[in-house]
Amino acid sequence: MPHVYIQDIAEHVEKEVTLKGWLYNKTDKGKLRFLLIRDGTGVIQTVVFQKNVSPEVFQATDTLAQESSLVVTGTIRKDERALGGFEMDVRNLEVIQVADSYPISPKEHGTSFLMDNRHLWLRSARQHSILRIRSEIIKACRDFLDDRGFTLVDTPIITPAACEGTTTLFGLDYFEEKAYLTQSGQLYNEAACMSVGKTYCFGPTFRAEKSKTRRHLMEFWMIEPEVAFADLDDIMDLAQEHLCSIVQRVLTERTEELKVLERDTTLLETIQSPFPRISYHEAFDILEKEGTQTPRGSDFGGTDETIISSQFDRPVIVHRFPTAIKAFYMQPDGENPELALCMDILAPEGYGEIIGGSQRIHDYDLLSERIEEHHLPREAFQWYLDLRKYGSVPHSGFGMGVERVVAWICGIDHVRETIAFPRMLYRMYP
RNA sequence: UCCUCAGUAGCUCAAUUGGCAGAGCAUCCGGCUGUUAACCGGAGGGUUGUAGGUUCGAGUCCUACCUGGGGAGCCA
Repeated sequence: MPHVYIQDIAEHVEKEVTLKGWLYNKTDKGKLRFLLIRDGTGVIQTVVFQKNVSPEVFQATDTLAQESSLVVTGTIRKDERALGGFEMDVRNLEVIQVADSYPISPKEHGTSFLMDNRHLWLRSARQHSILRIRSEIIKACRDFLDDRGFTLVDTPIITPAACEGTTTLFGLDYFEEKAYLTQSGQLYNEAACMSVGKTYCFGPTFRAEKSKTRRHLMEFWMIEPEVAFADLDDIMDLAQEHLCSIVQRVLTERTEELKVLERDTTLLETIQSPFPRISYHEAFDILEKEGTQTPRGSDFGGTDETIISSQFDRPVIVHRFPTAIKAFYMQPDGENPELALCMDILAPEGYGEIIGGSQRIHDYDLLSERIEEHHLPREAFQWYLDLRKYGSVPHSGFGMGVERVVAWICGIDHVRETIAFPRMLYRMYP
């Protein structure tokens, strides 16, 4: 019999086929047994009638526990009573392995228990849907950039110095030399874009901050495009189109998964260009009206981000933050050097910052000055300064946190569910 | 790191003023030809996070520690 996947089952009505998968749930009605089987592409109800199968096959269904692996052969037919509208009449069944008593039952569980069993939790419908949407989002990112002539250039994971200075890094011993896990590929992207014009990197990044919130992971993935000759306006446009294309892709390609997650897709359908663009000071006008505790001049807190984003039905771009609170490499605004040519994009529904970007300093002397001011080790940044000596051009880029985008699009409240095996403060098992 | 809440069966949770350790699910046994987290009957399953203290008596009160959840700061 041909092995088919459940997602294609509609093409096999009234035909006999073979399915390979795992037992998702079982209902026993005496001489009639319902086996819910999943195979990674979907779930289907199969029925085993005692009179239709051999005594051995019927007896085998006795022993089947949740998550047992099996191969079933039978005829597919339409049946309104079955979940999904199709059902298999089982003729033969081969048990590959009878599962031990499965810890994750269809009933409720606590977060701690589920995280301890993350390797098994991945099989549940919600987690399965999130994994599939994450994969689609990453594919959408790569397609978007590849289609626009970007070249993927992988940046190093092990780095000799901090990219942005003071944030806490994971250190490691590199043959008796001090090294760190990267916190961004950006500086290397700047070198790459002077070769290929438009580049991006996609990889894991690491922050050793002892952060413990729904928006934080110690290890997370970032997409970082960098474009030579681009200014702040250019990358705001790019980031906006990028986000729109991701949302569109998930809406069209992952409809079923969004349904499993019970995501309100009307909130995603409004994600269209143009996004509102407000300056840092305009954002603070809103915050002060809403009575924020945060003083103007400092960075937003988590609740501030929620207040700002809740004013809009689509992502909001906040640009031109004070230079004093931003990274050393950001280009000051020609009209007011107190402000940096940078932007953050805040996702709606309180999901907070999903993108941060800026125009980079391309003047050698200014960059050199900034490195001094920030007390950064000059030797480590010599190669980075070199980029400003050999055909320096204005250039800009941004970084997008994949997990936060997945959380937003899926409508889930904690980034720990957006990656298969999250690394969190006090938790790195399994 | 700080604030806050919690830890009782494999899981989710009860246990009155300090007075016999309980239920549902899961597991095992039995029943049922249309179940959707099926249902009905039965069985097994406990160092109440750890260590100390108060008390005739502690799951319950006190102290310390451990583990985890939620939040803050910081960040994408």
